[in-house]
Amino acid sequence: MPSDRARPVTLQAVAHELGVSAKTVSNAFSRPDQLSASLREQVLATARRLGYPGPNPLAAGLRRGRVGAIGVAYDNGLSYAFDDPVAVEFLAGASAVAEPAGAGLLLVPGSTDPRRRLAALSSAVVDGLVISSLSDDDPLLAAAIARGLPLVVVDQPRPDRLAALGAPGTPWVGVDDRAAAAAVAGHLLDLGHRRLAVVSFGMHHDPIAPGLVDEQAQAAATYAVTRDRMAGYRDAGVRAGLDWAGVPVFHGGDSTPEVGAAGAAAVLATDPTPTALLCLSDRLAEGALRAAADLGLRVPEDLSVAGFDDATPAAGLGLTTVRQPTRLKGRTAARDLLDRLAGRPVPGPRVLPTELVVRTSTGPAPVS
Amino acid sequence: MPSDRARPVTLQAVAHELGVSAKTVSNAFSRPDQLSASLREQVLATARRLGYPGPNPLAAGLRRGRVGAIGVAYDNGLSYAFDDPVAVEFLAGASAVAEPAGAGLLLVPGSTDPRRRLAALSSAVVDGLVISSLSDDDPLLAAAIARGLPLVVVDQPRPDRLAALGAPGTPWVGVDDRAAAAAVAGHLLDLGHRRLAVVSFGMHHDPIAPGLVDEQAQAAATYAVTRDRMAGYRDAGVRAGLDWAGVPVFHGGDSTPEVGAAGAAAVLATDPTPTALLCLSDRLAEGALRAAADLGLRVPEDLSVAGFDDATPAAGLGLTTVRQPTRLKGRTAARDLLDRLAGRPVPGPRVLPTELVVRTSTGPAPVS
DNA sequence: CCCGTCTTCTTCATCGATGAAGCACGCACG
DNA sequence: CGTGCGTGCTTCATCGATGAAGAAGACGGG
Repeated sequence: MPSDRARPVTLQAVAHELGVSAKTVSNAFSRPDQLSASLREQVLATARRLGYPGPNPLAAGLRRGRVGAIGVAYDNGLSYAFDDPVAVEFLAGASAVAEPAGAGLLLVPGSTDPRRRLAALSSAVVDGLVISSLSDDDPLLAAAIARGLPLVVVDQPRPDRLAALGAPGTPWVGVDDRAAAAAVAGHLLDLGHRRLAVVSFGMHHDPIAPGLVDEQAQAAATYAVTRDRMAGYRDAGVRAGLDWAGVPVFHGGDSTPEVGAAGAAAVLATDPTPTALLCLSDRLAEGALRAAADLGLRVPEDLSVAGFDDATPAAGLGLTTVRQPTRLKGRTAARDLLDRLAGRPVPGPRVLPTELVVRTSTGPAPVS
Repeated sequence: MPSDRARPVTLQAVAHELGVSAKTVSNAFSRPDQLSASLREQVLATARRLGYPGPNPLAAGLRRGRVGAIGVAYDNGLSYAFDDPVAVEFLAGASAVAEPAGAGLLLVPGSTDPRRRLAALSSAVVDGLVISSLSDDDPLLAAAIARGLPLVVVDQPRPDRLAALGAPGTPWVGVDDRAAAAAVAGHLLDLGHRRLAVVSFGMHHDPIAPGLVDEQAQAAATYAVTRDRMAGYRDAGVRAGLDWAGVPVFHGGDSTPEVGAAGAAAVLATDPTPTALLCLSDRLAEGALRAAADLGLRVPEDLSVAGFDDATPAAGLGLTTVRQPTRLKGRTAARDLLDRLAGRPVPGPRVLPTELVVRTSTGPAPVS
């Protein structure tokens, strides 16, 4: 039984054994056209015999300056990503492009310790980075820029913020969250709702206590997505003559049904009782629907609920929402990154289309 | 505007600029305790000034023999993985363990070209590998073993097969598929069903034409999971006195609702018409339910349908199934791999528990 | 018969860092 | 005052490969 810590067989060892140069062995594996077929066979046979596993990818990567992997870093780490259908969908899109190109996807670990979080990004062995959903003040972005690797930013921070950070022209992929949010809100207003409420996920990377937040706090969110969706709701509300200061806005932590349920309960406890809930994501809306059911409210007769994303459970729940092309977002981000890696030019910011999807969770405002 | 192809600033450059040794600069970043705080500050300041991004992870990895990432390779590649709730759940479990340990997850790309598929595995820059769901004859396993890295195998091939391939003692994580399958089949038999049918996903890595397969072909599946679940159903059937040769067994390609619907349609067209469908996965069962609805069959009055996995949509569909602890599987695989990397001993094969979950998609056999 | 061009293999330098060991100095202690 | 030891920094070798350039023989053309 071979030792677990056996010294690995190197390319040199194979070369020496066969009496050829190291470069020839290297070529046998990486550039078959550079040597005769017969010698190549001999080399491979010797390699097999010695148990040489082929060129060490790490060493080859160092020399070549390429490792064949792109890194994906998220605001809140992997574990969360796999529980969020939107994140999974994004990764599905990215992998659909990376895979045929032979590129691996390295999921960069997050951490509650800011230092380890940055260290993980700095030490990721990748050819390029996709950075997604960071708050405006997240130092992770600076760390990503510092790597000097090709970089694509998704959703947030916005391009203007990237320019301010000294990285203008960084490829960016996202949607017009503000307009999209205004569209859902407009839909509810068109249905006659005048007592709106909002259920939001986090506003800052470093969480603040969940609860109701005033207009000023809404505009101060350092997550641009949060900020812009709020602003979009407000745009539509103000356009319809609403006093936005009177609209209860709850913000919680993550984008989960639990937070959504808590948020819905909180805003439904305000007076006058809202007739329509604007949720910043479908998962929040999922929780809101649950809370409504718990309160004995009929949807949409007593309460309308709208989401955002059009993610996996939305259709099943009959949820009115705004579709954003999440998978396409992943594909586009990966494609742009691979293009940059290949030296191909990439266009400026990519704003992908959104679309209002009306289902059964919204209806005319109750006459009350 | 700096050139895109600027020669990167190296540790040497910083050292030279400040008139200290390269090792000192290295220490400033990686071993702060090895130099005075003041010098460290100077080094970091100089590094910042020169735009040095910190030690190149690739080079550091080569020297240290560690890169802080574990590879995950799948039978059918990434793109598929993200569309399969079971695979996502597995990854969620793995990342939940890897992340706190500061380890990244490298998703190894698949390919339809067998050569590129092997090359991708051979060139993955990782410290260890998790290999999941390979067929018994898949050369990917040999490639993984050849890497000489710590390795954990999930589900299939089975430990006995690993031993036969010269890698006995390889950590393995999975469930007793045969017993689990026998449990669901037993449940249906207990309900009085005597005309069973099976809807299966692929039997071999290189797909063969979908359709009905006889007993011999069932036992010859090179996917051990497929083979064992079939065998489990058969065990229960034979135990109840069924003539298994008369049971229609459909096998298709992937584990998708589409295949499930096609399979259900195929077996329901046989005579005598089955009263219960055993599906090898919940996704197949999802399709089977759809097909039943299309045929105007009531579930479970006219037709009982059972799945396998207890994955995401199962509860929502009221699907009777066998729960396997997929997330735990991911956690266990990652934990075992990290343990091996840390030099800690790992126990032998891990057989995780399964549990029959009876919901509303199964009921007593129709009297007819 | 000579020269240019291929093919096939070799030599040399290099990718960018870090472990191990070494050296010089300062300080405490007997 | 000599010895012993910890601190702080340096030197040296090395991790395992590949690009660029070069040399030796084969081969074909004029």
